[in-house]
Order: sequence, then C-alpha cells, then structure tokens
Amino acid sequence: MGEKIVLIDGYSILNRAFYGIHAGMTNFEGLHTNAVYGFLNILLKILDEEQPEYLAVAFDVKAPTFRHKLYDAYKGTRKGMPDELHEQVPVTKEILLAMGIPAAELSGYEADDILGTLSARCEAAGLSVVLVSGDRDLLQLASERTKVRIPRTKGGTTTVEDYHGRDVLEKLGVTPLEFIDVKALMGDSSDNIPGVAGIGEKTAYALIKEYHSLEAVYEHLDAVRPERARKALAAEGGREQAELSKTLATIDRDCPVEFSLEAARVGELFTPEAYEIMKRLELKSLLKRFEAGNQTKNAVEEQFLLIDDLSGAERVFEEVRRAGRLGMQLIVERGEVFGLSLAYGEEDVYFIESDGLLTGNYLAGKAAELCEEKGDVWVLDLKEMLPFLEASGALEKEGSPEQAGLYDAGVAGYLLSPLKSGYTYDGLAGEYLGMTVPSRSDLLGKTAYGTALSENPEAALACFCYMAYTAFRSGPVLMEKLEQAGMKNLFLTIEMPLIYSLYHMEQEGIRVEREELSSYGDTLKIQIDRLEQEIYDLCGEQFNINSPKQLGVILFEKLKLPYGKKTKTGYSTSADVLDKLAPEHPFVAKILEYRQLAKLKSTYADGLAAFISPDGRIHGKFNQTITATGRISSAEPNLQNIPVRMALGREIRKVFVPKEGFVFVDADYSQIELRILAHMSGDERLIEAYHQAQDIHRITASQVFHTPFEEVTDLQRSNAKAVNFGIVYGISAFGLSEGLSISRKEALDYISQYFETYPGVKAFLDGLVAQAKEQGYVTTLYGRRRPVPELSSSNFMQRNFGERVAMNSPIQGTAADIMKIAMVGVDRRLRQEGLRSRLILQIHDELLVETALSEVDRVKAILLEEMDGAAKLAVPLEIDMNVGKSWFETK
DNA sequence: AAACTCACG
DNA sequence: ACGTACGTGAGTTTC
Repeated sequence: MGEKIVLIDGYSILNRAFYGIHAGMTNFEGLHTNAVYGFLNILLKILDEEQPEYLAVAFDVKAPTFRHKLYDAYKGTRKGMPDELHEQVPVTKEILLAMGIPAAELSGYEADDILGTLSARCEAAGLSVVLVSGDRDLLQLASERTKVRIPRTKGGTTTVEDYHGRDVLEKLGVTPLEFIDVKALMGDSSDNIPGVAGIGEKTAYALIKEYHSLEAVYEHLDAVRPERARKALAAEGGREQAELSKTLATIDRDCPVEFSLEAARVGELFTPEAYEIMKRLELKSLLKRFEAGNQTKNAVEEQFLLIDDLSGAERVFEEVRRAGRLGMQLIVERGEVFGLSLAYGEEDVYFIESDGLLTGNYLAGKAAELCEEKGDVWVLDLKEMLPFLEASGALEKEGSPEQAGLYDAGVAGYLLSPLKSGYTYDGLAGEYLGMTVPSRSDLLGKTAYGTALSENPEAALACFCYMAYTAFRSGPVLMEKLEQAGMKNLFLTIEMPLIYSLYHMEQEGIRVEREELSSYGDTLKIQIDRLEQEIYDLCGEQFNINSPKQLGVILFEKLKLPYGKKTKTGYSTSADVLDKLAPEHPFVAKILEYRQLAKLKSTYADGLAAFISPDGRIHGKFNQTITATGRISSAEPNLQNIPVRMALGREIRKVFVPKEGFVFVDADYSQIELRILAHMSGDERLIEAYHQAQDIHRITASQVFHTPFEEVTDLQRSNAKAVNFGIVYGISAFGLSEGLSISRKEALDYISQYFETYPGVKAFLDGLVAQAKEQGYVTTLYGRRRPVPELSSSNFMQRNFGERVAMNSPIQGTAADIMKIAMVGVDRRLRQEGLRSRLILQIHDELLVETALSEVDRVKAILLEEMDGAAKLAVPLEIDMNVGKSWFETK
C-alpha cells in the first residue's frame, strides 16, 4: 500500500465534539473548550490508528455556499451555531496552525466540496484516503481507495464507524453514488435539502434499491409501489424538487481549492507553540501528549527521596515532627503496605519503603502516631488507609477530625466538584495546584505497586511521592475553597467524620448464610431450566434468551408482535415494553419470568456468594465520592439494591442474618424527600398536610382531586403518589405520563392541579431552576453544591435535563446530608456508650444495625434520637423501625 | 468498551 | 419538533 492522507471535516467534527461532550468545560477565562477538546481527541485517535503521511482539515468559509445558494436563495437560512461553539473555532484553527496542519478553505464552497475535491485529487495521485466526518454526507465519496470514518463521542469516549465503498453497499444496501439519489428523495433538513415531500428514509432506500437512480425511478413512475410513494413523486413540482435536491446533494469533486500535498505532510505535531495554547485552554489530559517534546525535567521530581533504612526513616520522622502541615500517604494495595510517603515543605518529599526492619506495620504505626501528634495532616484516601492505621496503633481521635486535624483531600475535592469521575492526585494537582503531573497510569501503567517498586523503582517513587506532595500542597487550597463555597462545615462536621463510620461499616460487614444462599440459587436454577425449555417449545427454536438482539428477532420478526420502542441498535425488549405485550402471546410472560429469575440468580445468588469472606460475612464498599447529589454508593457488592419489591426476590433477604446472640434493628425515614420538599419550599398546605395525616399520598390525592379524604379511591391515591415522585424527580409531563401510562395531556392536568394546590412548591422549584441558571449550581440545606452545567447547553434536551437536575438535587442531596448526620451520630453513640451493637448498612433512607439481644431497646432509642434529631424541619421526621432475625423479617 | 437490562432508594 | 422521569451498580451480550 502506498502513502495515505487523512482529511478531516473541521466543522462537522467540532460540532460532533461539542454536542458529545459535557457542556460545562471552560478554562479560567470562561472560554468553552469542550469542542476543541473533543476535536483534538478525535484527531489524535485517528492519527494513532491510521499513521498517515499527510493530514489536512477542511473548513467552509462563512459565505453563501455555491450549492446551497440555489436553495437558500428562496428558502430559509442555514442553522447558526451556538456562541459556545462559535468561539471555539478560531482557537481550533490556531492549534492546527501551531501543529503544522493545513486548513483547507475556499470561499463559497462547502467543506464537503473541498473534501470531495481533495480526495479525488489524492486518489488520482495514488494515495489512499481517509475522510473523517461527523455525519453521513460524505458516504458518497467512499470507494476502494477512500475510507469514510464517522466518529461518535459519547460520555467522553469515541467510537468510529468505518466505510469503504463496499461497506456502504453492505450496510446501507446502496452504492456510494446511489446514496446521493437516496438523499435527493428523502431530503436532509440539516443540509437544507428539501427532498420529495412525502418520501421518508424507508421509502427512499427501497426505491433506490429497486431502481438504482432518481432518473430511473421517474422513468418507471407508473410501476412505483406503494401507491402513496407514487403519488408523492408524481405530485406537482415533485420531480423538480427531486432534481434540485440531487444537485444539492451531489458533492463537487472538482472545485478550485488550492492545496499543497507537501504542506500537509505530518511533521512534529507537539510543538512548543501548540503546548502553550493547550496550557491556556487548560486541556490537562491532552497536555501530557503535547508535553513530550517540551517537558523540562520536573522540578519536583528532583527532590523525591527514597528512604530504605531505619536511621534515615527516624531522621525524617524527627523532621516531620518539627514541621507544620503534613502531606502523608500510606501506600497500600490489596492488604499490603508498601511504604509511607511524606511531604512537609516545598523542598523535599520522602518515600519510606517498607522493607526489612521497616515493616508495613511499623510504618503504619508511625503514620498513626503522626496523625495523633500533629494537626493539619492531609491524605488522599483515608478510608483505604484506616485499617492499617488502626491495626498498628491507636487512632484515638478518630471521629473528630477537627481535633485530629486529619483531612482527606479526595473528599474535599469531591465536595468542590462532585461530578468528576475520580479524585486521584494528578487530577487534584491539576485543579488546585495548576500543575500537570504524570498520573499513576502514566508512570506505572497497569502495574501493581509491589511489582512497580521492584521493576521500575524511579517511577514508583515519583508516583508515591506525588501523592503526599499533592495532599500537602492542595490541603490549604482545598480548605480555602471549601470556606469560600460555604462547605467547610459540611466537610468538617459531616463528611470527614463519615469516613470513619463508613470504614466501620465496611469492617463489620454483614453475615450471610452461605448454604442457604447456595440452595436459593439451586432452586432458581431448576426453575430457569424449566422456563428455558418452555420458551423454546413455545417458539419452536432455541436461542439465547439473554440476548436482547436475538430475543427481538423472535418476538418482533418471527412472532410478528407489534414493537413499541426501539433502541439505537434494534427493538427494545425492556420489561415495560414486554409488560404491554404480555396479553398478545403467552411467550412474553415466560420471558419476563425468565428474566426475573435469571437476574436473581446471576446478580444475587451467584453474585453475592462470590463476596462472602472466610468470616462468613460480606464486606462491601461504601463510596463517598461517587454520586452527583451527595448520596453514598455501595459496591463490590452493591448492598443497596438487594431485592425487596417482588416476593420471590425478597426471599433472598432471608440469607442476611445477624450473628449469634444478635438481631437486626432496621430503621428508615418515612418519605424523607417529600418532607424535605415541604420544609424547603415552605408551602403551608404541604407542611400542614404532614402535621395532620399519616398517609401523605392519600391526603395529596384528596387535596389535588378535591375529594374528601375518606372517599379517595385507590387509583386516585396511586396517581397522587406518582405525582409526588414526579415532583421529587423534577417533574415533566412526559415522565409522569410514562410512569402512569396516561396521556401527556392528562399528566399535564395532574401537574397543574398539583401546583395549584401547593403553590409554594411551584415557586420553590422554579426558584431552584432560576438559581441554577444564574449561579451554575444548586445547594442543599447544608450547603452541599451540585453544579448543573447542562443548563448552559444550547441543546434542548440537555437543558431540560438540567432543569430536572436543579429541582431534584437539593432534595435528594439534603436527604443524603441528613442521613449522613444520623449515621455519624448512631455510629458514635453505639461506640461511646460501650455497646456491642454496630451499624452495618445504609440504604439511602434506611439504616441496619446488628444489635445484641440485650441492647435492642437502647439501640432503638439511639436510632430514633439520632435519626430524628439529625435535622429540625418544619415537618416531623418520621422513622419506621423493625426488629427481626433476618433482613427479610425487618420489613 | 458499550449497550441493554434491571435491582434498589 | 426536539425525547426524559432523579440517583446508583452489576451481569450479560455484542462489537
């Protein structure tokens, strides 16, 4: 194969990147950077994959374009681009210039035409061509020599669809040239190609597949079926419209664009100029690649010192004692201590390796001592370190970090910016120190700490020292920012103490009866096998029931059931679709039952069994820095989604049991989110409702539907309940109509009736959205922030989402805050009062305490006091409590 | 790795 | 007209 050129459709890729990536990305100047970022990511990814000799980017110049002028002249204008995107265009061009990548432009021509022309010239010159564009317009250019690549960015990752000439035929059923005629028929609103009125995508493809060209379609007009299509084509002006559309849709492959192949030769891309621009844009993750040629030896790295002898270690500890603030990181992985890194000044950072006399336990003990003695110690993942600190010495000040002066930089970072995917040292250094430091994976790849230490000691040293260094230096910055954001109190009195409570819960774990769980799984297996056979018999063939794709074919093609929803890749077979289909065919109910059982077996019976420790207990993890709203999350395994709603699933809770001599006491807040809504909105009627009635959904129904309380029907009550849910989720007519299976109109009626009944709630929710738009975030009762970057998006759907988020987050987040306060209180009192009972689970609004038989009354009192006392709202906080010999019994 | 589905609050 | 309820984690299939 000869040489290769990559040609990029500049605006189209920028556009894709802009809509595909989080809208809130800006640099310190407030310049949006999401599109540039996505653009460069795609460009670099394609370069990595293609390794081309040449590269150029095509832009159209903002002028009436030749082809479209024909149409624009009498109808409409091209869609303008949002300002947030527009401002990123010049920057992108600057970067390309700095990277030595030519931008091909030609006034009066579309980027498509430039690309068409350049690809034609390059093909003729014997090059293979790769065209990169965000939409399918360029497919007509695909050939054996020219590959069209369409990247799609979603949630930060990019996948690419590739089309050679033959792929177009294979995937679309028409040749690249026929694709033009398809477009001419169906039109393309984004390109202002009118098409033929009444001809849609399906018909257009069908016609061209049969007749192969627009002209041929009209030649055989009389034979065209279906009738509807024939009429559309024959309609007054139809043919002219189609022919105009074809002209519009045809890419010009011979326009007078100037282009020098030599200028497009790929040279050094990561130039100092490009590096400077990247720095200004604060595109940190990309910066690393641009650094390669520019990196001056890191100033910090010089001072990373490895200590591997006892006397050296003692010397460092002595110095640390005299110093003020300390950054510290016990380097721990898979239950092993590899060393301790310490940073206590601008100058030196030490890593003390555990080896010989310097045992892991010794270092952990020293670390614990330092925590005890000193104030102002910053670490990165305290919960991870605590088992070792505790095992080695005494962390007597635990639970009161103001005295302990021990702070977790990761948790602080989470409060300041809760949407991030992680809080590792490199991210914190970038955000709070303005430093680009190599990440763990940059330094060590996927190597484990232990291996890295022996195979690549220098990189390991750097990695470990960066942790303590980042913790040390970012500490005061984080504290200052927390203070400014009004979250210092939240950090010190809720989040820091909570680390210990979560750690305790993880340590305690929950007892699971292994044998019982296993026989539950066996029972499921028998039923699953039976169902599987029945399903095969009913449809007359064997297939993989777990595959939505295969199932879709059986349901909607073989059995010809009416499909409701479609997903991106095919028919939806989700439970709500299947529920509606169940009356159509007995097969469907079997599928639903199979799904249910298969889920129970794989996720719960088998899934949980894999997590039972030798002590007979499951020690799941409780994560404090994951959720956007402030909730904690549970993983490995997730103990917050153990089945309860369905009878069969709920059975599994029988295997969660207390140890000998103990019972479970389970306490949950009743409708805490609605109560918080009542409090935060201050709506008098809703507050009054909580003071008078037990059944809030019924009283809501009574007030909203103007029906006496006693006469509220079950249907009214359940509708009111759904409305209440909807309000908490950030109400939308669509969502409510889906939830209730009613029309949008009816849903709209419910909502307006609700708001009429509780005007304070309406004002409150509107206020939240306004506040979010104004300041970019919303807050909970305790000052926790949730940014809502979606609200400044120019995308309708994202903005709508942002509005719902603005309404939901303060409510969900405040509930999380209150529960956290209660947890810290409960955990602390159980210990301080010398009880043997322990908090073991939190499920958002529920706490589970493994309770010594003799302590049941004390524990109930503590739960009640701490949960009820966690907040004083305008409405009572009601707590339901149950005692049982298994989690099943505590319902 | 992504898409789909489904368990929970 | 646009297409969705808010927040999670995990298993399976498919690419």
